[in-house]
Amino acid sequence: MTTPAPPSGSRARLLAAAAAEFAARGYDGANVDRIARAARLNKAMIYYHFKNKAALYAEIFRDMIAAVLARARAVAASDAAPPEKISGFIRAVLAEAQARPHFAPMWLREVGEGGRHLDRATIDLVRQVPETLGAIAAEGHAAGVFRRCHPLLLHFGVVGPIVLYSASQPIRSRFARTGATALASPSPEDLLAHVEHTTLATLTAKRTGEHS
Amino acid sequence: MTTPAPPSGSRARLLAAAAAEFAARGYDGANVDRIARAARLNKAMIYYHFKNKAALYAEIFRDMIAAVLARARAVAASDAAPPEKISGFIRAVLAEAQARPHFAPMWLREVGEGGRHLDRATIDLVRQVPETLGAIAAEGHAAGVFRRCHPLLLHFGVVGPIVLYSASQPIRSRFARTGATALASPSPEDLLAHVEHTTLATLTAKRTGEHS
DNA sequence: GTCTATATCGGGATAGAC
DNA sequence: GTCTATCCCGATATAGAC
Repeated sequence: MTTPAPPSGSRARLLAAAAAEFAARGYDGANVDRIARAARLNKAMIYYHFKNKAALYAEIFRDMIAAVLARARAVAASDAAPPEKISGFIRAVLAEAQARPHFAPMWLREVGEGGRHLDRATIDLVRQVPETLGAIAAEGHAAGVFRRCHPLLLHFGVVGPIVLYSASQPIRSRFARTGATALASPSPEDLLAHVEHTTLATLTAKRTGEHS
Repeated sequence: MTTPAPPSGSRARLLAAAAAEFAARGYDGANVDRIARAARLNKAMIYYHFKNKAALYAEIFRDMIAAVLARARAVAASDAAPPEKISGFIRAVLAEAQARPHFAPMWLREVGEGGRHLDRATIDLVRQVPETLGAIAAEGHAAGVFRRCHPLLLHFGVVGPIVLYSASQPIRSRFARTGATALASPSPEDLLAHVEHTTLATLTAKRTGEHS
């Protein structure tokens, strides 16, 4: 996006290493020296490719959100029926969470942090994700198959379980290690079925006192 | 819990200030100097009352989880019917999130961090929250009013939306400031109704091919 | 583009007076 | 119990050679 120069690969390696580091330790906990070493480079290369730690973080986060948004929009723009679009949206978020291990931890943390590290442009991208879901819901409502439902609540109901599931894997391993076999981890397919079920159940439920 | 000595109030002030600081900035981002100043004390007092930054954090987190767990268990132990207990569990989590502003941010971040700052005892407490919900669900299943449902998925479906809602308030304000009036924030009551609805809809849905 | 220093500073932790 | 002063390490960022 910035330098179209002959790629040495070092920039991409830094981005990958930084994504892992930011996901594991958060913005403040991340260490540029560790990032560089993980990318088989040294610290100075980070400042050759990026203005500073903040810019590196911002680029990773923006790309991450842009990727989900692109998938979500593709679903919304398709010619499927509203319920299939809802399902597609859910699958898009889950696919993104599975494809990028840093997705869930970084998203969670940034919410916890109040979006402090996000510039206005990135905030705009973030906002467009629930808006896209809202557009699908509105389409279904117009078609008479969905009841009205607040886009943000819908969004939290989809994204919440998916990111918690994805990011909680390390903690769930520790559950197991303390001998809690009662809480075996569900599979991604179980998660998908569960989120689809809860979301569509909410959207298709008849409102009390509503006719058709 | 440690010192039964005549309370000067400084310890409590430090805990309160630290909770706010950890919630806003995370473990690594938190600054002991700022915590002390916010408590109208100085840095040395932190090390008088607590072993170090990590111990201070651990105590806050443990108390926080213990509080939710206590509420959840009270609900589970009551003599209400399973659906009312589910509703009670949801209200317990939401009440806790509203009563302690640091609850949602710290929980979210700790999940994102893989529970790195949690000792074994605290992990055990964390585990018991979804287990309590699972016990309620199992009771409903035994009574024939709920279908089988994975406790962790149930838990993510309840806690996910609640903590995302609670913690996302700063980001939602920024949405509004960029002129996105389409995404007005839902009220806590809307959230409660939504989570109750999705959760109970999932639990009471008939499984395909199930009789009664 | 990639490296080896090195400048610089913020922040966790402690010593010791009162 | 509360304070001031200080130690000291680790981490971001930069300079400058190759």
